[in-house]
Amino acid sequence: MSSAETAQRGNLKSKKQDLVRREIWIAAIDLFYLEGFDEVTIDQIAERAGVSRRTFFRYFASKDDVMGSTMKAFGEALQQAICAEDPSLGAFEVAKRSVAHVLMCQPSSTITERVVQISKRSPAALSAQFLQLPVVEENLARTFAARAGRLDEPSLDDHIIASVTFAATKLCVGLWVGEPDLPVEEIVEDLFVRLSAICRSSD
Amino acid sequence: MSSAETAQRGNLKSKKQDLVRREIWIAAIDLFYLEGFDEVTIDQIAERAGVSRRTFFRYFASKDDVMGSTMKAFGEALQQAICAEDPSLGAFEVAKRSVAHVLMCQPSSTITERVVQISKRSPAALSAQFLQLPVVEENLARTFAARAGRLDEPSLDDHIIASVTFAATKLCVGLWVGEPDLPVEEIVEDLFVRLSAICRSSD
DNA sequence: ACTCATAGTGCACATTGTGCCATTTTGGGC
DNA sequence: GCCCAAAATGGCACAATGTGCACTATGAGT
Repeated sequence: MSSAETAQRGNLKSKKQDLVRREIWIAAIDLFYLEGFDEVTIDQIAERAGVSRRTFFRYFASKDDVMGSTMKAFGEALQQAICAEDPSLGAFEVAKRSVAHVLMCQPSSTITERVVQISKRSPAALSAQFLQLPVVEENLARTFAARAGRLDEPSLDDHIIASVTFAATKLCVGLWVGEPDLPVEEIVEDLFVRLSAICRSSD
Repeated sequence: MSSAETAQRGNLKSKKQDLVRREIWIAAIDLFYLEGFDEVTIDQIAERAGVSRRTFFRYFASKDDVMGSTMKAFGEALQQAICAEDPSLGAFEVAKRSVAHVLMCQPSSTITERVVQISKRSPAALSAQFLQLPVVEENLARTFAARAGRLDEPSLDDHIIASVTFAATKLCVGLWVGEPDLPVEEIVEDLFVRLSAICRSSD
């Protein structure tokens, strides 16, 4: 978010901004879930959120951006999780633990499931999430680089593990929603074992 | 009218359609390259291609779709390459060979480089490519599944290797453009070795 | 020459995204 | 409480996007 500018200003105003932003976001997700992503217009979202159309555009660049914000949030949560892991661990292990951690600590699994449902029903909604992919992956690469002490530019290996982490997250979310009963750790563990096995089969 | 004639006529028509489609596509890439993705309007593309605005929308759903079509083409080329590989090889090896093959057999590396340049200068252009990611990855997964005789639904392993293949392609294209002098095979080989090493480090 | 299917065009219209300015709200100092 | 500067919001206008519909042009088969 715009934490760089708002933090200095004292976080009273920024908290209120976050409130409005969340209000709009909730209104949008509700409408997408009820009516379908493609059918909902921005005017409807603004009306339900109790703001003007113009104000909507102050918080989100577009309807796609609303969907993308959940992806960005996921990316940021992953970054935090990666930083919190034991620095002595290997990158692959860190990726696995971070993905599991983020999936388990979802603040509201109801919302997450709704987002997945919306994406399942509308290809446009699914694609909108991936508009954020370049920036999310770049941030992940930088996080892995920083963890290894490379503060300047991510190395190739950092980019690779970032791509892998993102792809794994994507697959795990899909599996998790498909089988909500299975424990998350098991899903993640299984996926990383399979991934490791596949990439080992070159010899 | 026999079915053979119908097929032939359909083929002729579709070839003419491909011609118009390509005309529009070339015009768009040229303009994006010269003026920048965000500055170009659809009217300008249509005018340069010698068709009406309405006709543009017959061939492409949006400006984003024009960028996405190169991604789709890449995906289709990958599918062909995967099918052409020796069926006795492991999936990971097939992925490596297919990526190398597709990168080497680019019909026009000039165009590819232009597309990359456009994407580098405009985040919107880069993101637009990834709008196609869900369908491309799904197709890759189906291709890997078919290769292994699973004609119905791709298995989890198929989805994993599809994700890996796509991510690897993405990274290799970036590397290739960054270092145009290095032989493609070397870039691909290096990347897959690194990937394999990273995924091995869990033990 | 007639006919029919189909690509292409023009037009109208709803929606999107944005710059600009008026109005309202907010937070802080007196 | 009162006032003021700054910020948030709202309203408006306008260019651009995306789509349905009706019309024209082409051209292949009869």
